[in-house]
Parts: sequence; C-alpha cells; structure tokens
Amino acid sequence: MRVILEPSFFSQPALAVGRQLLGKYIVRAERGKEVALPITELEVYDGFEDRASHAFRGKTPRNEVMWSDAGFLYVYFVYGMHWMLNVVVGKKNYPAAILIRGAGDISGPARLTVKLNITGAQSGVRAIPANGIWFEDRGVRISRGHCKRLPRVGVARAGAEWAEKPYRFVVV
DNA sequence: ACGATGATGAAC
DNA sequence: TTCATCATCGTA
Repeated sequence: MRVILEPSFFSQPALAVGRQLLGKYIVRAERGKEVALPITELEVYDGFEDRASHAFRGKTPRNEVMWSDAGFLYVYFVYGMHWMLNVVVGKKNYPAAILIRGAGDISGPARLTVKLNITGAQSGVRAIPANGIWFEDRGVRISRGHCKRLPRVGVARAGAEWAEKPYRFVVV
C-alpha cells in the first residue's frame, strides 16, 4: 500500500495532522535514488497564539510560507548550521506547521535534513513527487499505546504555558 | 558544559 | 547598525 498524502490530509487541524503523521513515510527522490523513512517524532506549531511558533511574531520573509497552503514545506536555517524541515498544515492563512524531528533510525531534526539532503531550496515547495519530496501512507498504524505526547524541545523562552503543551509526538 | 557559526528580528 | 537569540549537534 502506497498512498501519497494530499493537501486534504494536511489541511486538517494541526494537532490532528500531528497525531496521524506518525508512521507515515517521508520520501525523498534524487538522481533516481529514493529514500523512504517512517516518521517517528514531530512537533506541532499551531497558530499565531502559539508563543513557541515562528508565526507568533507575525509574518516575515522567512516564515510567510506558514500562511500558505497545507502541504507546502517550510525549511529554515538555525544555529548557523542546521536546516529544519516543516510541513505546513491547517487552513490557508492560518499559520501552522509540523517540524519533523525524526524518521527511520534518524533522531534529530538537523540530522534528518542532512540525511535527506534538504536545505532552504525546498522551502516554499509543495510536497509532491514532481519536487522530489513527498509523504506517503504505507499502511503503518501507530496504536495509542505506541504514541507518546511530550513537551516540545528548545522552546522554554515561549513561557511555561506554551512550552509545556504536549505538542511533541513520538513513536515509542 | 560549551563552542560552532550565521541568519533573524527587535532595538537603538 | 548592533545585539541577543536561536524549533541543534558534536565534542568534552
């Protein structure tokens, strides 16, 4: 079973997408080679009220893709050396995105972008096969007991209320 | 525990 | 134009 995830999947409410995206595959195709990894860890950033989200400070050249259509990629550079891969979710003009933190045996968002050769060149791009990167349902089902919800990483400055929300989803 | 390493956004 | 910060990682 290989079903490509469409905008109708990503345009659901952000937390619903987060829960369902665990176990889905991220697929990267370049130069005839295909890498497909099941998503094991992610974080949801949900709306302009989320103080941990880049969208909280308003639309800027870097984050404006968060306001665009569900299924687009938001890739940004941080700490002077790391690329972070997000997929835009929710309704158009509602800024929400999901940070992919781990897939397959890769643990950590920066390592994942190195493995999949993803950089700012992919920011603002639709996640579709024609662009060499997309998401698939391959029939993996993550049961309730194998899904753990935890606080997000590295967002303490957002304040306790938002830093403590269980917006990180992990396959255990 | 800390340095790498540079873009970003807010303040001046 | 300066400055602190940053959705991290490798080395110690």
